[in-house]
Amino acid sequence: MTSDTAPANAVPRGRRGRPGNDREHVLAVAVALFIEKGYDATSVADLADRLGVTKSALYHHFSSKEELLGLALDDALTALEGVLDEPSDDAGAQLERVLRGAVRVLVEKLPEVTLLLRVRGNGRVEQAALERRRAFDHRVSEVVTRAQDEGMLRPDVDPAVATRLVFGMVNSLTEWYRPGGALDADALADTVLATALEGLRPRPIRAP
Amino acid sequence: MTSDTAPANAVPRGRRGRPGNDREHVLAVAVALFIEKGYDATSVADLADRLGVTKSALYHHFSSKEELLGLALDDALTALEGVLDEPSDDAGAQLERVLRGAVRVLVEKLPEVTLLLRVRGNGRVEQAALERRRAFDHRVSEVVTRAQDEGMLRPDVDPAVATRLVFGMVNSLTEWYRPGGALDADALADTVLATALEGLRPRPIRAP
DNA sequence: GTCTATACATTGATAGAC
DNA sequence: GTCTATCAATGTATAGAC
Repeated sequence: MTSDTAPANAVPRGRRGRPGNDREHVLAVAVALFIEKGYDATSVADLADRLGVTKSALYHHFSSKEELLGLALDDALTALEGVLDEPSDDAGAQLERVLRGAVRVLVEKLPEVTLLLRVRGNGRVEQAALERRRAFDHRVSEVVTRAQDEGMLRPDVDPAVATRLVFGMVNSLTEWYRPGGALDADALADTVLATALEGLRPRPIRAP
Repeated sequence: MTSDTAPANAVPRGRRGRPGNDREHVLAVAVALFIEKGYDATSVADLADRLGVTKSALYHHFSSKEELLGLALDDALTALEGVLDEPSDDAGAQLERVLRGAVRVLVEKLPEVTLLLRVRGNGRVEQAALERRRAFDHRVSEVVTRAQDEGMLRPDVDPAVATRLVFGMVNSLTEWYRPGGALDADALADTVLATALEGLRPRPIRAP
């Protein structure tokens, strides 16, 4: 337990009515609503209400409610996959890079990643996203395993379990972290890395 | 990222038709379905189908779909609150007890806790559960703060953030842990405690 | 305790005027 | 690009017979 249901879902008002921008704005409001109430509990009427238009107006911009979800999930997945695309020789350093990258993406694409983490697999769009996420997870797990082989991780913890625990910690950021607070993205990554790698117990003081 | 969408939702078949037991069985199947598809995406017809009865038969046992959710959430919350009910003088030891207790409850009431962690606050039942959960979170945070005051936690990490990170890790167990695997509840708690308190980096070898 | 039948609201989505 | 009007399908829940 422990986390928040933060209401901070303000959509950064892009000037309205300008050509080409309405689509983005509708999508941003949709994603915010999906997070607030859940995708299934959000009706197209809810979305229309919040936007101050009718349902029909929305279907001029998008062909289905599921399309809105799909665009958001694709955004999150593409950003996450990018984190893995610069391999390194040193697996220990790469693990750190992947962890920092995941935190950075989570902060930059907070709404989209939040949505991704809640997908259960209903419908084709969600199923495709789940598969893509599983592939990502698998690649991350390989990085962790290599880091352990190089002696950067305690040998007494199963690398698959370690992966899940650490990314469980990282992913849980979506439940409470909100940009603009005391912690910026870098400080957040520092804290997460320190907690995951060094632990919360005070280290014994090194004799100089 | 990283976790699974495990299908392992088998309901431990209680003998059917015995008086007083049907209610439990219906509830167990309902909770399993709610986890599988999400509460909102699960219709009463879905539940009736899986049970092999009609919708009307279900309304003989329960007055609403929301009541089923409420019973499960209450179960999870009561078990979690029990973890905090034996205070100790030593805050460090109490923190360990709370963490182990949370893992134990999570394993024992895996479906109910999973459901609780996904509640967004739609409807009165969900709102009440969210409030109760916030109270629990607050009490946990106090335990962590006291442990830090007693020197059991690194002084350079904000206790509120530490609480969220550690419980983020614990709560993420609902996304992949399934009983009956290689890890039993105790071994799981050991691994979680070790990771959270000592970290994943190998400790420098102590000179004897 | 389970059934058939049905009430009644809401859902996602479309047609066609302005 | 937005509207009114409308659709078929599905949602929760109830009535009343067996």
